[in-house]
Amino acid sequence: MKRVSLKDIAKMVGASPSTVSFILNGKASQMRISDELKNKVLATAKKMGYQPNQVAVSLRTGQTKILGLLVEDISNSFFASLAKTIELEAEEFGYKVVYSSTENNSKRGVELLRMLTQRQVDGYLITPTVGMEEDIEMIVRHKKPLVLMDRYFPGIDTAFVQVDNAGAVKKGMEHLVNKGYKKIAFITIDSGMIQMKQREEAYTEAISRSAEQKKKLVLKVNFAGGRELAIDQITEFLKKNNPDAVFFATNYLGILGLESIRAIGLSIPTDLAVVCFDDNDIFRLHLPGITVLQQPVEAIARTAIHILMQQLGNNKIALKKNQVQLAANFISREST
Amino acid sequence: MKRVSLKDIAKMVGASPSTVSFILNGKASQMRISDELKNKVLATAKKMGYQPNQVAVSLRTGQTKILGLLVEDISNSFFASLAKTIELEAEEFGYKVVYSSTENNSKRGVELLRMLTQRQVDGYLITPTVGMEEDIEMIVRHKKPLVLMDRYFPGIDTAFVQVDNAGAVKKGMEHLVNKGYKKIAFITIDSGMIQMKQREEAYTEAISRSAEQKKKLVLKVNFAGGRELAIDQITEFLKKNNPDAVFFATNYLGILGLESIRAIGLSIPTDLAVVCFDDNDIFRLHLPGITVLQQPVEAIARTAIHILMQQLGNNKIALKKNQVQLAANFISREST
DNA sequence: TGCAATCGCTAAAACGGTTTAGTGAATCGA
DNA sequence: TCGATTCACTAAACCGTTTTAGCGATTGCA
Repeated sequence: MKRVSLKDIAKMVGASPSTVSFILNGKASQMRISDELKNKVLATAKKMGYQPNQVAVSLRTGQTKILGLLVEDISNSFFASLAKTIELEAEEFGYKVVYSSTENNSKRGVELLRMLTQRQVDGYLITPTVGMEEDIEMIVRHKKPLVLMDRYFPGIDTAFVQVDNAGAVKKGMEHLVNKGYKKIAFITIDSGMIQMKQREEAYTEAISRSAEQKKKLVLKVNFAGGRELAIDQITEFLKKNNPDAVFFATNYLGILGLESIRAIGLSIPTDLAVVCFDDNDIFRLHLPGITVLQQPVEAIARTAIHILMQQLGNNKIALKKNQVQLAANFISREST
Repeated sequence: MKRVSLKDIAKMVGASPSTVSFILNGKASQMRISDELKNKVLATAKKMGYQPNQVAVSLRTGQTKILGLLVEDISNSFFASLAKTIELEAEEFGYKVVYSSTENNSKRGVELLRMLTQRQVDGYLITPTVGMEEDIEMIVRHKKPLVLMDRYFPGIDTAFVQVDNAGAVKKGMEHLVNKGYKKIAFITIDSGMIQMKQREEAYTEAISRSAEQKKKLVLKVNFAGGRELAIDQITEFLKKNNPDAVFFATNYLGILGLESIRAIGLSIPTDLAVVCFDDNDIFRLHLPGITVLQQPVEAIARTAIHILMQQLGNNKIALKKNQVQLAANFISREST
């Protein structure tokens, strides 16, 4: 069964496609179409189950009403809620969001970015990976609406929204230091992106201020070997260095860390205190609960959308700044 | 800066759009275009950073190379991995997947379905909600490729892939009965969809076979009031009925249940044994680990994509059946 | 040498809408 | 009564591709 087009309706009611288009787009009175014809068209459209071909509309109007969202990993709870909030917010403005995971893979990320471009998305919301610089610059040069999230490129002038990484780590470290921990380790990854650098620098800074702890204790987990090997790296690191507290730089590192700690048989917080970046159901439900620095996910998403909408010209209230850092929430639980 | 179109390239090299199109689509030799012109076009396209307008291509060819995926809730780990696998599999066949969450909301679901139709997706992968019947039938009538997942409509003849719900619950119940539990409760929701009915029926069936337990003990959680109220319902139910084991019908019910159990102060498995449908990081990491019936998520995703590709005519190997049930994995942990 | 076949490429229609500039008929004002 | 408006619509261009049919020039064959 063929889908019914606007022309089919036009033929059916004996009017021209233009007239039908006006009516279906609510411009009937503006174009002073008679109520009689208007109702006839509306009724026929409904009866025939007309659904406009959005592809044709997009081609003609140059607007797809689609936003492209690229996150690191949609199955990670942080990015999942980010995506969810963005989707909901975008809907308010009449935009649909298509999202994909870069898996922090540069090649994949660039490909996805190009695909979004080819699909003519109206705006981009991106958690960039290393290697995307050129394509991001291209988007900027084309003056397409764009907001980076979670991280950004220091060398490229774009809008971005991220958590205040330095402030968050600082808060967490102060908490640990105040609690009297003297050998605090920092477990992170080397993604090459700025947000991880900011977190690590804040740790280094905190250690350098500390009277008790002179030496940094940093593990950069290498994910190349997969989940199990990552856990092994953490296990080995903890066994060898024997810290009294550990700060995980992301939620997935924290989860892997909990597995390591469990495997080693350490008890939290007696043997080892734990703080983690990002909150998560697991940290809340864990026994003991894990102290975290919760990112203001909804606020990040909302801010990003608002900046983007401003660029798209859909926003009444102008935001002052388009490079934003939002404070994290410190949630103290039993792990420290 | 304006984006460069195929026509721009044509003008630049002094050829016709058709010729350029042939070359860019690798039909140069087939259309016996001279290598000289071919290379010139290719070079110019690259130099100008040409990216085909996929919207125009779609309009012309009638193919968007997009699959629409509707899940219940993308931030739920089960659906997240489902989506992820589907995305990866679809990519193999040259399809991009756009996904959205119905939130089990009939109105929202129908709207999303229509949006997918209007966006001209080439195929549908859907976890349907109550109220979608008509729109699903419409898709069937239009002979559009469609595979339902996780559930289906008994009255509508469509392809579907789901876990063997009855078999899974049966296995879980047998495990509990064999372990000697005599007052096994079943906590579920009333979504009106078949997969939940299948699970509940299997529980009822197991109880009716049981020598020890004569009475069903079922709670249907009402989600209307939100998370906290849902937890309260479970708490009240457990306090009042005092079961020695509880079977949660979905992973999110299990998570809420763990919070209830924790709030009441019951200890697992001494006071209460726990089995849950769906696996999850939380159940694995929980102390004690939670016994689960793990859905074969990847297999479900792969099967669904293959059936869909068959409908799209992209598959070499024909599948025999297009209505599939896959067995769940029983994973015994310390909670039972 | 003359006709057909081949070569290398192009014109133009089509996809399904939106939008600008009109068009003929009815109504209006003077 | 006649020119100007208004009314209720419509014709046609256009968005950026793909694809079918075909065109003039060259080559092949007898």
